[in-house]
Amino acid sequence: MAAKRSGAGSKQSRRKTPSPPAGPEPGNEPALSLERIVATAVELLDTDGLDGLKMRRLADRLGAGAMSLYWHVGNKEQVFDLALDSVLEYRGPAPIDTSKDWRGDVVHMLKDWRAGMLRHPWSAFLLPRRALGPNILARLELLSRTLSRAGVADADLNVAIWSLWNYVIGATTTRASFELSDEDRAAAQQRLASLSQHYPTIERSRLLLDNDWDGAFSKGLDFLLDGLVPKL
Amino acid sequence: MAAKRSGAGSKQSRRKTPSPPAGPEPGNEPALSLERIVATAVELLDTDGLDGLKMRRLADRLGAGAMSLYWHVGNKEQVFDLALDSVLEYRGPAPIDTSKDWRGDVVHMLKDWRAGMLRHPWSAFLLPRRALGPNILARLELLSRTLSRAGVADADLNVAIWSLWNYVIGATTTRASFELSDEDRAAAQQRLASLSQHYPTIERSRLLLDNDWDGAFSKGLDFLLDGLVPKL
DNA sequence: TGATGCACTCGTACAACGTACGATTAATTC
DNA sequence: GAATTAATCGTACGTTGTACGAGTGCATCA
Repeated sequence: MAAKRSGAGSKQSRRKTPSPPAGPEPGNEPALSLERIVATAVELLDTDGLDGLKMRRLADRLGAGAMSLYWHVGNKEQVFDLALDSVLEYRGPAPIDTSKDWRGDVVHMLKDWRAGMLRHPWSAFLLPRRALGPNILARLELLSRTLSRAGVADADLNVAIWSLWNYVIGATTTRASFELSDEDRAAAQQRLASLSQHYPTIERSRLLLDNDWDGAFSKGLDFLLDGLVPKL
Repeated sequence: MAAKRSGAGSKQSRRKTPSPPAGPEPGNEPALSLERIVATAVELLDTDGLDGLKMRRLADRLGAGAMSLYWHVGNKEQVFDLALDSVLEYRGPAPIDTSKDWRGDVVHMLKDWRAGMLRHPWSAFLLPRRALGPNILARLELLSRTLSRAGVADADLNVAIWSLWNYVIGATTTRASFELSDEDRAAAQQRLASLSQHYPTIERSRLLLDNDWDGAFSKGLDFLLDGLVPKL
């Protein structure tokens, strides 16, 4: 019974030459690998959504048989985990760790986080329900360090971090769920308009129809930071 | 071709007597109805989670054939929508609409909202990705009215509402996803502890191990409200 | 040289799922 | 009684994740 290799390493093969083994397709497909699987899964998720990712379809796109994937990953859940983490990498402007503008740094990282997830809307729904991967932990670590440097008391640090986390998660999933194809958009607006009508205050403020999402995110974030760090 | 009745009404049958039609079970099961279906679906979701709800199992619990459900609901998605909305009803302390303590009212409603969702953790994951139902809209309307009465400027109202929404959604889904059976808890703690170790600031603040969720929710909410309504 | 084992691929098969279809039965209305 | 309607449900189909085990080519060692 093959022990698979779903253990930990997830490294490439130890073959001398990673040259294509000249399969049925004469030198066409570039050989299966964890990296290719994850990258293709992300593509598929982007185009077809969370429900659009099927193991067979993923394998097709890779020019492989469905069961070949299972040599590289343990199961479908793991594909989700890997795809999610791959989308959350942060290449921030953090070479200088002694930046003066801590607030700017925080806002930059959080906006980048949100933007990345909105580029891959499925990730917004995935993040809150899967275990934390390395890339998101790295972001939390950065956030921790920055806030700590900014003078947030240790006793308030966790509350501050979770508050910002909550805000970003909530804002992103909500935005992502309002995202629709252009055809559906009209119908959805229609539905919301007719719903609003039974809720006068909502209707007056056009809560459900306003779509300056980016502006609302920024302003709310400012309010939250005001509350979290009132000293400055 | 039966037109079904998935149209709108979702009312009970127009039969004279809703007496059990004396099916195979001699007067045992109390007859199918939308209400029973939704209530049983909630039970099933509570015990078996989002993935545990299957049409066949739901029908079994109701003492009915699987396909009988489809007379009352259009499809499984609709079952989710109905179960979700049924869990979000708010019976607030709002007979007096001229309460002096607007901040207390807001906090009460939001805490009740969160508590309700945590009693049914699946609802936390469902809410952000389904269309808004009547009960959640009613909560938003109440929130709107209260904040407006509290003196939040119309221009800031939507930002304030969405900020609170984001905060509650984020806090609740996060908390719900950390919820685990007691057996898994030890393993998860272990995993988090060993993960933390590569992230020094996170480790120092015990971000992932601290579990005073309720306290963190309250404090963060206070900070947010401080930011949103600095006047008072 | 041949034999052995490892890294990897994939065809087949199965159980579980949502639900289309149409037969069936019981109540209501003419 | 005949026709209509409301409701139930057995059967069947297509789709999914994945268990199982056979197959293939390479590297190593005898």
